[in-house]
Amino acid sequence: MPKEYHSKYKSWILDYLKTYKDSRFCATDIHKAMDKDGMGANLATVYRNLDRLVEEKSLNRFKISNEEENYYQYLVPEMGCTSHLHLICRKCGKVIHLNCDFMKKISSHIKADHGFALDCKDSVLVGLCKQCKDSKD
Amino acid sequence: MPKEYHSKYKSWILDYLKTYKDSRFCATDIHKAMDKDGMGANLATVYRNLDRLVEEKSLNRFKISNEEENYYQYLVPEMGCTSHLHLICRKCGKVIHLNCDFMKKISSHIKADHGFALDCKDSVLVGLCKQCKDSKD
DNA sequence: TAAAATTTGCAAATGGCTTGCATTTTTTAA
DNA sequence: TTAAAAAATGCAAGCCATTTGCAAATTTTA
Repeated sequence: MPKEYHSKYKSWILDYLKTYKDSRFCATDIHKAMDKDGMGANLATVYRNLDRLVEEKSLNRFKISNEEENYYQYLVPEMGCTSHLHLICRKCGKVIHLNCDFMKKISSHIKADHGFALDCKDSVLVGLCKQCKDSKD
Repeated sequence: MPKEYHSKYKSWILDYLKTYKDSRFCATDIHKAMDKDGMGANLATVYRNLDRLVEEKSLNRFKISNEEENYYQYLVPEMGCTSHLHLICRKCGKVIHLNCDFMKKISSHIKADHGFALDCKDSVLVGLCKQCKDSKD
């Protein structure tokens, strides 16, 4: 007997992004994947559930320069995704969690030497992963 | 006798962003500033000239997570703005050029340890500058 | 200096996302 | 249980930043 209404769509979306935690998705990606899985929902419903999941801090929403849509990414609880940066492959959408020692020093460096409080959640590093870089086209 | 048509609007915009090279602007900001300066232009014209300046690599265009519009920033030729990251204050729009030794190591670290080719131009670090962080509201 | 090329303004279109509202589904609580 | 209250959904319309088609104006070319 849950206290809150747990929309089947919301759970489906969360499970899906959790399964593919090393990728980013836009609303349309998710909408299509739901359809394929027999979970057809209205696009407005997809947006509303994404909003809820972001509000609940289960997902992160971010924009990539020179692309239109919002992207969504599962925030892995045990990884502390809000305190490290992420690197996104522009082509395939692969997500790298930059939680190595070197990258973790960035926040304190930026604080100490540049006087800024870095917001890792909203910061996006973009690039090309090796595969995409090497592939033709 | 210039080879190309050099729109007065284009030059105005470039000069303006050059003057404020440590800030970012959206199309509407620029449109309003032109009006104030007696350079009234149609908003479509502003967009078209911004496109040209980005194409010519005089300006960088980027998006900030959880904001709608594109932002534009002057690419300082002598600073090599395409090979260092920038840090943007979410509140006041201040731009910090992260061309210190520490931050310059990031590209090679990301290449060596994570197998990615980082695209500094499209990567955006977001935060709060000291002033904005300390200010009420 | 006339023809060709480019830019501009205007209005309409586009695309991602949001919202209002009536309906359906779920939860609450008697 | 079951009826009222709360939350979620679908649909269509709306919103907002940006783009586009087109005719008129400006600039360049030759």
